[in-house]
Amino acid sequence: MSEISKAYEPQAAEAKWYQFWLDKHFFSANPQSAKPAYSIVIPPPNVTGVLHMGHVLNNTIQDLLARKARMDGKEVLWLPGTDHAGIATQTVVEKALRKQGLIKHRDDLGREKFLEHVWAWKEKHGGIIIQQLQKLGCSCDWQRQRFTMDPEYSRCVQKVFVDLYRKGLIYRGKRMVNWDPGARTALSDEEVEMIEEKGSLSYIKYPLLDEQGRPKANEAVVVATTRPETMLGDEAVAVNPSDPRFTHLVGRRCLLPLRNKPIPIIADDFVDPKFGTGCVKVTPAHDPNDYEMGLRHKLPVTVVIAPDGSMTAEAGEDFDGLDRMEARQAVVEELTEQGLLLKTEDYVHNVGYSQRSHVPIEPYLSEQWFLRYPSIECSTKAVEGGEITFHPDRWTKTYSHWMHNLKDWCISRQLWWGHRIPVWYSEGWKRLRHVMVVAKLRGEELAGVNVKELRQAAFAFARAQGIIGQDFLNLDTQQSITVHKASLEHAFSNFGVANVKLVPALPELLRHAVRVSVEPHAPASDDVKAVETYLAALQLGDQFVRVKFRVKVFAPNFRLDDHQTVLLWKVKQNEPDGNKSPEAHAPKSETSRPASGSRITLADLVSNVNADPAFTRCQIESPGEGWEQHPDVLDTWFSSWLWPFATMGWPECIETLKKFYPTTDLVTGPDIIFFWVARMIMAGYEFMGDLPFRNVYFTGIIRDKLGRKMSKSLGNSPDPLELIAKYGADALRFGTMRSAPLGQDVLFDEKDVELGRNFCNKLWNACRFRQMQGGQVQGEIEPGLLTGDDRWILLKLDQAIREISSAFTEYRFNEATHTLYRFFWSEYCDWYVEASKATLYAGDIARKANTLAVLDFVLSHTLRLFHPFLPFITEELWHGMGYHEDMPPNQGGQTIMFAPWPKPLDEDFREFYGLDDTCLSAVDAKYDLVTQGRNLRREANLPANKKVKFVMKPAGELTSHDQAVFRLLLNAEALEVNPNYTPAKGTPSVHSDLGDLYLPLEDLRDLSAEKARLRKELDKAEAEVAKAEQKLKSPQFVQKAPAHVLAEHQARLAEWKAKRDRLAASLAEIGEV
RNA sequence: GGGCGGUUAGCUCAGCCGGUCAGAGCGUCUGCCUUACAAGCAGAAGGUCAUCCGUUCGAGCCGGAUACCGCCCA
Repeated sequence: MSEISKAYEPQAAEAKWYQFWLDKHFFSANPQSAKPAYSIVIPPPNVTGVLHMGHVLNNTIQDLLARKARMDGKEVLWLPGTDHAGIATQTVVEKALRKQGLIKHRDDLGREKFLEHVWAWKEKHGGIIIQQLQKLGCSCDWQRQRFTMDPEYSRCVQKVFVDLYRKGLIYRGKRMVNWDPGARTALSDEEVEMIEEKGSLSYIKYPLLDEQGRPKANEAVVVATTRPETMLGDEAVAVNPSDPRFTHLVGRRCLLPLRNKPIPIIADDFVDPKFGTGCVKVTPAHDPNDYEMGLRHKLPVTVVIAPDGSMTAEAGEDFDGLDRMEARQAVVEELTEQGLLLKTEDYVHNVGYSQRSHVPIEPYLSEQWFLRYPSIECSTKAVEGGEITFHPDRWTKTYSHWMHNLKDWCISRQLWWGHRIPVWYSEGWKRLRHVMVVAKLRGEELAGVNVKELRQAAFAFARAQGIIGQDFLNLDTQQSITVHKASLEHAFSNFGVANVKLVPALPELLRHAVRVSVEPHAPASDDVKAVETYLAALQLGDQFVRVKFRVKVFAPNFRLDDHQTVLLWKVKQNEPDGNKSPEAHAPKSETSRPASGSRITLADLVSNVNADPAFTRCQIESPGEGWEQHPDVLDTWFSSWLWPFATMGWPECIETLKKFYPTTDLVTGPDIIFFWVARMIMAGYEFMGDLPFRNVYFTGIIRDKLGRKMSKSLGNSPDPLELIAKYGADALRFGTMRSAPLGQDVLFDEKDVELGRNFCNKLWNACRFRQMQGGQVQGEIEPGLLTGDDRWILLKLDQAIREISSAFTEYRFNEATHTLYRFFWSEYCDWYVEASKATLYAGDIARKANTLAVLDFVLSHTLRLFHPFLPFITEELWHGMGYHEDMPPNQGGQTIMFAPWPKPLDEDFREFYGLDDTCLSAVDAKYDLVTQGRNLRREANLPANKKVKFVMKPAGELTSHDQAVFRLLLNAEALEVNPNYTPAKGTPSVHSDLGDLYLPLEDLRDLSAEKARLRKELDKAEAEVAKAEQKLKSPQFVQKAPAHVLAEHQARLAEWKAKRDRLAASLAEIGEV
């Protein structure tokens, strides 16, 4: 240490050493290294987030693991990054823009402009959390930092989507989903939080109708509901079929109040007769169970609540536009007014809330994308069979339970910020929704008796009409399409009679056909630039036909109709195509479609757009001009579930993956077992064919000292950066780890950090003390010159190394901190350093040098044991003390980061230095006597700074070193050693194996203090004797207890008896009985 | 309703394989600026280990039940 300041100043040291580590690339992982690999991927924090206490806990643990692994000689990769947090980020940016007055809603900007703002926001604020992690000392390989929206990462996400789509695991469907009216997007089941709420149950009367549909006087069914506003969308009242109270009502109708709509009374097993009145209202559009019932009973679906949570026009004039909560109030009022509200009861029930925008979820029927989970079986087994270990183990149950009850994952989100679903629709798809002109078959009749003749007639007709080789301006594209002879022949040969019908209408079809897709041409011919697909509708009598054309576009501007394909989609699905007489295609009188008018929505003609490659493609790149990507984005977790390998260069670059995948440890919170951990395991198996990590450490939740979750609104969430500025990062790390037992919630208190700071200061000063003694650094330890205290501390060090190392293997970091605290403070500083002063302050140069060597030995090991917890101060002291000097450059010479992790003292070492357990007991007895002696001073009311004289009556021989230690530790003016000492009556004394210690006092007139002390000690001893005797008296105990336990108790009894007798004697001497 | 945690000193929590196992830190009280550290040193007080039953020679520890608190799932 160049300057010895009295207190450790963390700020400068932390900045200095972090920069040093960065400059030297100490955090970089080398895939070519021959060392065994250790890897860990960071749970990516939200890119717009700022560091909170949860991050501190989580990342400190990761850093501990990474730094420990480096000291163990591993090649370490700690891979950092951030995720884009779709909803959260979009909301934050939208809010900010609104606040700046730039927009009212993101629609004001449009998708592209809005995303530009999000990216700008990300560039400006996205680095903050990374810088904050650096302040904490995290040893991540920053050059490998990843972001889920990086181009390479996005490609992985899209590739995975496409792969799963092609495996048939991803599908699109209309479902009841959890709709977040705040963020206006669907959410997965996992993102809904059930919150118990006090609500009310409204009992509403629905008047019964008679056969003629007239309300019957005084007859009504009563339904109970917690959501009265949804009654506006009711389509039925349901009862349980086995409920005798209502069987007579089934099949009748009642009148839906406020809407004056007759609705049926149906019977369904789902209805719980015990709920409410046993009659329930059925709102298919706004309740998942009602929706299912609606399907079973073919009920209509009336949407009365819009995606933004307001009431729709369908809810009726009185309620249109009201917020759903206002509508609830209004409905209740209106019903009350009409006398249809029977009563309301208080009712406690669970309401689903969005974890994102914290508003109540609205069940909403919409089209979403779903994933059937892959690799379920091996993922379940991996955890249940122990290939992947959870710490604490109990979370495996939670995992198992979820894995055995999987529901398809809703992966689409109606947001802009995120990975857009790699599904493309031809622009024509948009037009499909619009009305298009339908070509009508004109009156021309083609004559023929068989297929062959008809074809010839058709071809002749086409030629005669000048259709072949002629240009037709397409009204959709404003480009001309030329009908080629060869293509027409081709069409006829392929589709026979069907096309015959088309020929008269062909010019009109070409003009009205809508271009639905353009794709780049496969490289068969350089001349062809693209292939376009067109769609047209044709009316044949009252039958509608879908016609599909393919048009090849030649370079440069030469467009020819090349290949005409005709497919017939008919109202009657079972109608066969081709090879039949024209009569077979004659219009049928009966159709299920609107059959009039020259306009029709083309969407009506396409049965399943999603399955038709003319309209839909699932691929990473755009299929070309005229294709538009699906507007939805993917759930953020759909990108983070690939994190362990997508961050390592998958699928192209496998060098890093080869070395570091599967990763070793994952550190995360149990609240995202479903969101993230389980899904990563499935993705690992599905795409890498291997598990993503071997161990998962689940942290607890950081709470405030009252046990409340930390939140901004409570203001109970301390800013870690302020804590670091005030106390230092080491202090924050140590304090946090010390109060965080494995898997338990942490009740955080700033006092913990203060404790960490104090501890660092202690470490600092202990080193400072050593340095002030001067002498050679890390000299040889000479066994012959070792004192008992030296041996004692070496054995304590050995014990600490063992305890801390095993705590690490069991992920019990708080135990490690407790051991460090105990060893360093209570054993090393309080006893050893104090005792060592006896040697250091004495004149013997050789002995002093030897003690310094022991101090250095212990300190250099201690610094290494501390390094994972306290990276900065240990590096500062490692260099300051000069302990790096004789280390190999890559093993501690440059940095303590790579110094070898201390190993327990081996047999040779113990033997050489004469370390065995007898050293411990002798010194323990010495320190015990010191404590007792100090107690004597205290009982005698002697101020601590007063020098007094003690007399020692040793049981055996007492070395001069020990005498010196006693003098020092007792703060004694003098220590008289006298085997024949006869104390004056009432002289306070204490006893240990080493002998008796007396505190002769000049003034012995008041013996009451000493009497009280002895009395108390005696009581204690008597109680202990009684306890031991009780046990030993029991014949069962003597018979059944193992021998060593029996011996232990006997020894204990003897010990306490001796003590009791001694105390009784002392007391008797003073004159007490 | 099902599952998982928890209940130990005033506070926050350790306590592993049942036998010195009644422990730590903070807080409190007392005395000390003793030449590494007042961010410190020395000493002390504080608990029927939620309740009940059981297993055992022996139970914070194992089993069962109850109460209360918290979380997750339906």
